[in-house]
Amino acid sequence: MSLLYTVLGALSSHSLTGYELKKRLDYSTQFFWHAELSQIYPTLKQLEAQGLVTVESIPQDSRPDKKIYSITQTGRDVLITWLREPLDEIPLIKNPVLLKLFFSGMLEKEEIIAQMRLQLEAHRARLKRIQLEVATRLREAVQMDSKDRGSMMWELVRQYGELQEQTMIHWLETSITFVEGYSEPITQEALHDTPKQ
Amino acid sequence: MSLLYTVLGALSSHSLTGYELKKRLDYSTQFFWHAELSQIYPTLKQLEAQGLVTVESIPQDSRPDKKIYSITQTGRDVLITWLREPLDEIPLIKNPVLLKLFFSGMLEKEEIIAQMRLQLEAHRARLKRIQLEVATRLREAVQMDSKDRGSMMWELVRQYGELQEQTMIHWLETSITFVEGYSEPITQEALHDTPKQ
DNA sequence: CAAGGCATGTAAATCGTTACATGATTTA
DNA sequence: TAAATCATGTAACGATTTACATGCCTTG
Repeated sequence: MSLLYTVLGALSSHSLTGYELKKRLDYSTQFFWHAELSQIYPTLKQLEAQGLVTVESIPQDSRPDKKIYSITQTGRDVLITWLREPLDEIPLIKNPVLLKLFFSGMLEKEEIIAQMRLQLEAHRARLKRIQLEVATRLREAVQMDSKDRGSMMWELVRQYGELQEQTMIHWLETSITFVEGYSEPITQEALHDTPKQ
Repeated sequence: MSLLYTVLGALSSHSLTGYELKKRLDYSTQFFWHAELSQIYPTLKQLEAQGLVTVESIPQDSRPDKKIYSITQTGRDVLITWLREPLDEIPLIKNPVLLKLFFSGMLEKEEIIAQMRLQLEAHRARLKRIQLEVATRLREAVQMDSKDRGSMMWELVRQYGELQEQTMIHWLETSITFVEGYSEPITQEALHDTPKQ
């Protein structure tokens, strides 16, 4: 359902091809939405059939035609109607990493710590990338679009992404220390544990 | 894919019926995994067919038989193999609320603030609920299971949920203040805006 | 010369939600 | 007396991922 609106939202500021749209999602909405090309192309077709977007085909040699999609006024109306639906509920999120850690009590202490360290490194790298994006893309955006509400929301949500990474990093650091210092009694699970490979 | 492991993980500490399992997920893994009964029942059947769990039917009057599922040694092995797969990647998360806020630049300032306030209230309520859960369920768990690694991970991940809520609340508060104080130029989007209903 | 980027898509499989079906017991 | 809880499930639909298909151009 939301991919329809994601696409409309992306097209609301610029006309784009499916390919370009995918790249935009990959950096702009990476923290809260993503989609594969194999899902984006059919979605664009569907939106066109419903009259929410229009296409213009640009012939290219030695490549499939470029198909540039633009939002229609009807598309804009549908998008705005969605934006106005009240945000009175907390969305249910899925995070397989937390799921795994949650059940990791049956592993050896050292294995748990190793897993957490792997995540910690990945998140530290991501935080760096986000903070670089501030310096580059945002500076561009501010200069180009001056300061409309669109880039304001862009920046606010990006800041949330940064906060979230910092929270995760802090939690992992604290948790690693905690698990390291944890002296463990023998548990029922341990008795049933398969031996370490 | 992950629901299989979620179910195995839940059964790794207690034998449960599908119905009980659902209730457990609803409070214990609410921050990072959830599933409907209509998905849980077939999953249990599938796990049984694969020999990862066993069933025992308890006849009841005036109700469908209670079917208590228990994990097998093979099931435990499969679970542990999954737990050991390295957590070297950051999972891609979907959050339709952030998605909506991200595209909300085309709404009136007051509408954006109203949306954020709705979320803020929902998250404040949830934080309260989590903090109460500490006082109740966790105290129980600590007394019952003493302090094995299982309940340690339980508590660590719950703490992350709390941190995450606090981060979200802080971000919403700051963002509301920011948007309130934001003086807005006329934008391209504003020119195409549909009038307020 | 291999890998990745550009550019489109389809098909199959899996995963997840919503609606439907049943029906007694307990709580507000 | 209506709604929630207990207890199982199936069916239809929708969303998402993975694999397949094509083929040139550019960069390392």
